[in-house]
Amino acid sequence: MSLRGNRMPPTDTKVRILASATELLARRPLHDVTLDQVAQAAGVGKGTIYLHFDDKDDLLFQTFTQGFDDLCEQVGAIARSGVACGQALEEVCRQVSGHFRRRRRLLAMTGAEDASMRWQAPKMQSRWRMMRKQLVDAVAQVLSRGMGQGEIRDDLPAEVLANILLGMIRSWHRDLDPDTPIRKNLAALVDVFRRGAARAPATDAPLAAEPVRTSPCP
Amino acid sequence: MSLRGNRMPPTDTKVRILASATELLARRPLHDVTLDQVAQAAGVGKGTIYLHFDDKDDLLFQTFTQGFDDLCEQVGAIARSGVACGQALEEVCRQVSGHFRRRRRLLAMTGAEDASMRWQAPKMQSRWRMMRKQLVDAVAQVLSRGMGQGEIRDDLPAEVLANILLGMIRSWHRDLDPDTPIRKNLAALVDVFRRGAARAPATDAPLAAEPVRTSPCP
Amino acid sequence: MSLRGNRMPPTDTKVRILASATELLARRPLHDVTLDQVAQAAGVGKGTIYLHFDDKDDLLFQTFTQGFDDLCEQVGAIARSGVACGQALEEVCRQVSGHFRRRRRLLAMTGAEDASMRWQAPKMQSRWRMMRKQLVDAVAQVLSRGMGQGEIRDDLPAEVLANILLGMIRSWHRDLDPDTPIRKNLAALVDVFRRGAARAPATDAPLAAEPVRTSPCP
Amino acid sequence: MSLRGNRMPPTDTKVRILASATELLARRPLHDVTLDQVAQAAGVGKGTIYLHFDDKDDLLFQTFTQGFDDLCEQVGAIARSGVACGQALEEVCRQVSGHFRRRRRLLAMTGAEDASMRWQAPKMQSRWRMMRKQLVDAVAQVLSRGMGQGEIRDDLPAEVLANILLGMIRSWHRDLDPDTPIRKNLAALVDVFRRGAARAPATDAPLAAEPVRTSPCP
DNA sequence: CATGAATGAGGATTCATTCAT
DNA sequence: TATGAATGAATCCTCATTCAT
Repeated sequence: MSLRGNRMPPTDTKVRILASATELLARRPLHDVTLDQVAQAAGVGKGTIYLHFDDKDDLLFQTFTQGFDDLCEQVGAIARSGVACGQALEEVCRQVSGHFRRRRRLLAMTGAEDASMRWQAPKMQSRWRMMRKQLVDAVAQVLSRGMGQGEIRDDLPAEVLANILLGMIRSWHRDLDPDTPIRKNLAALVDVFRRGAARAPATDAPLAAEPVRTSPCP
Repeated sequence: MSLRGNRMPPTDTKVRILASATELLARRPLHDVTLDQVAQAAGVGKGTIYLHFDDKDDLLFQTFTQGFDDLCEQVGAIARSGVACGQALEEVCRQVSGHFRRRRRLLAMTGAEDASMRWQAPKMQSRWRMMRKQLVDAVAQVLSRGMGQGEIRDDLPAEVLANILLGMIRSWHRDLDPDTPIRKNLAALVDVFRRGAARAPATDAPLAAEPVRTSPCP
Repeated sequence: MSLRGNRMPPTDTKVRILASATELLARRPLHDVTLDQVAQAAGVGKGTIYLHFDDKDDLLFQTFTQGFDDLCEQVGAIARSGVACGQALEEVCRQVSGHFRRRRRLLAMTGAEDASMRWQAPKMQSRWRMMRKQLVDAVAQVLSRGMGQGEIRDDLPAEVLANILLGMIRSWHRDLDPDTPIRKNLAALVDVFRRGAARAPATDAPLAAEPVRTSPCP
Repeated sequence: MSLRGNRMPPTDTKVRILASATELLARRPLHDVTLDQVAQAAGVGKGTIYLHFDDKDDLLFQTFTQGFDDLCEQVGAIARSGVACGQALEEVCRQVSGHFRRRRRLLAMTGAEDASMRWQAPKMQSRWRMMRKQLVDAVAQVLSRGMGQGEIRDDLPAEVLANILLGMIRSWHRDLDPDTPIRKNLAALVDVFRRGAARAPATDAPLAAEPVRTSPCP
C-alpha cells in the first residue's frame, strides 16, 4: 500500500520542514528565506508549515534552537562527570564547537545575532534568553568545579568566564579565516582560555591584587 | 540660495540621514526599519535619501561602518605609540569597547552579523571584509609589538589572537547581563586576555607542549 | 456496526453540525466562521461535513433556512384558520418575530441580506427566492382574507403589504435599541401596521385619492 | 506639460478609488471584492489604496457611508423648514429613497446588513452606529414636529416611528419585485405609513386605549 | 460513515524605488 | 537639490476542499 506516488518516504513532516529551513538558512540571510522556499524544499504544501508551526517566527526559532537542548545536556554531563577540569574544558569546546560547526551560520550557539535581533517581540526575547542561559549555565558548572578544585580563578563569576569562553569559540568559527590551519586546532583556543582563566600560581602575588598592571606586559 | 524657509540650519543633509538611521537601527531590528522612517526622522523627503545613497543597502552599510575608520585609526595610533603592551591593550579595549557601546546593536565593530549576513552580494561582501580586516590588523599590530618584546606568546599568529580579543569584547557587551557590575570593569576582561595571551614563564614546561592533554589546570 | 466507542449517542450527525453552525453564525459574521470551527464545535471531523453537505454554501444555506418551512406552515395555518383579521395579524407577527428572535442575526426571515448577497450563484439565488416567496405568500394570504372582509385596504396588492409588514418586523428587531421597552410590545407594531393597512372609513374621502399630495396629516 | 501618458485626468485619486469600490460593491458581494479589483478598476496601483485608506475595512466603510452625511443634512433641512408634516414625510421618503436607489445594494441607508455584520470590531461598530443614529434622528425630528402639531401619534417615541418608516423604505426597495409598478409610486408607501402613524381622530376612542382589539378588524 | 493531515489558490498588506514637479 | 504620491513585486497567512486510511 502507500502508493503516495511522488511523496517522500514517511519521514516525519515536521522534521523535513525543519531540515529544509536549516538548509536554507545556512545559505541565505534570514531575511531572504521565504516560507514558499521552505515548503518547496521540504516537498510539502505551504499550508502544511502552519500545521506544525505557529508562525514564521516560530519556525525560525525552532530551526535555530534545534539540537540546542541536546548540546546543553551534553555539556551538563561533562560537568557532572568526574573528568578533570582541563579535559572537561576541552571536551566542552569540542561539543560546542561541533554543534556550531554543524549549524554553521545558524549561530544557534550563543548569540545568533541575526536571530536575537529579529526577535524583539517579548515572547521570543524570553524564549531566546532562556535557551542561551541554559548553555551558559552548563558551561559555568564546569568552571565552578574547576574553581572548587583551585584550578580556575575565582575572582570572576563563573558565568562571566563562561560567556568569555563561548565568545571565543564563536569568534574562532565566525571570524577566523576558514583556511587558517590553526582554526582546526581547537586545543590552541582552549589553551589561551585556560591560561587566561587559570588561578595564578599560589606563590606569586595575589590574583586580584593588581596583576593587571604588573605581570607579563609591564 | 537655499531659501528652504522653515528648515533647519544647513546641517549637511547626508549627516542628518545617517544620524537618523543610526538612531533607528539602534532600537529596531534592521528588518523593521523602513526608509520612510529614516526620512521622517531625518526630516527629509524620501526621495532625498536617493540623492545621497545608492541604495538602502548603501545607506545601511554606511550607517554600520560610520566611524569605523576613525576607530581603526585610533587603534593604529596606539600601536605606533611607544606605549607598553599592557597599557596598549587596555587602551585598545577601551577604544573598541567605547565604539561598540556607542553603536550598541549596530555591531559595527567586528562582524556586525546582521550586516554580514545581509550582504551576500559580492560588492558588499568585499566592502565589508575590507573594513573588518582593517580593525583586526590594527589590533594585531599592537600584539605584534608585544610579541617582539617577548610579552605576547608567539605560538599563535597575531591575527588569531586579535580575533580572540575582539570576540571577547563582543561577548562582553552582547552576552553579559548589562546589570552585572563586572561588565563595567573592562580591566577584568583585559586581564583574562593578557594572561591567556602572555608568553609562558620561561622556567616551566613549554606552554604548547601538552598540558592541554594531560594536566587539569596548572 | 457503529462501534464508535467513546462517541456520543447516535444523535444525528447532520443535526449536530447544523446546530453548531447556527450557534457560530449567531455570534460571528459569516465571513469569520470557518469549517474548522463548525466541525470542532460539532465534535466531528472536518471531512464529515462534506458527507452531509455539498458545500460550505450548502451548509450555510441550510443553516439559514432551517425551520423556515415550519414558519411558513404556521403562518399558512393562521391564514386558513377562521381567526379574525386583527388577531391573525398579531399572531403572524408573533410567529415571525419569534422565529426571527430565535435566529437573531441569521436573518433567515425575509431577506437574510448577508445570505442574499452572498449567493449570487444562480442555483442559490433561486433556492433563496423560493424560500422568501413562500413566507411573503403566507402573510399575503392572511391579508387577502382581510381584504375580502373589507378590513384591509385593497388599493395595494397583498404582497406589497406583506412585504411592508415583514420589513417593519425586521426593523423592529434589527434597528431598534434592544433596551427600548417598546420593542417588547409587538402590539404597538401591529397597531401601526393595521392602521396603515386598514381600509379607510367609508365616509371620508377615498384613501388613494390625493391626501398624499395635499393635506398634511389628517 | 503633464504628459502622464496613460494616466487619467487629475480626478482626485481617492474619489476614483471610492467610485470604483462603489461600482464593484454594487455588483459583487462584499466578500468577493478584492483590493486588486478595486485598484484595477480605479486605474491605480494596489499600494495607492493604502495611501488613502487605513485598511480594507476603512475603504469599505467609507464606501458604504459616502454621501450619508449629505443625506442626513437634507433630511434635517426638511425638518427645519416649515413644510407641513405630510409633505415633509413625502420629501423625506423621496430623499432617503433616492439615496438608497443610487447606492443600490450598498444599503448604506439604515442597516446595510452586510456591513453591519462584517464590522463587529468595536471601532467599526461604533462608527456605524453613529452614522445610523444620525439618520434616525433626522427623520425623528420631522415626526416630532408632526406630533407637536397633533398630526402624528404620540403614543410611540418618534425614534421608533422613524425606524419603522426607514424599515418600510428599505423593504420597498429591497424586497419588492423591481417590476411591480407600485414600487415606483412612493406615495403609496408614504400613505400607508402616514395612516399608521397618524393620530387617531380625536372624537373616537382614545388611541392607546384598546384600538388594537376594536377597530377595523374586529 | 468518519477522520484530519495535507494542499495551494487566493488575498491583504508592506516597502524599496521612481519620477513629475 | 528636494519632494512625496504612486507603484507593484513580493510575502505571509487563511481556509475550503480532498483523500488515504
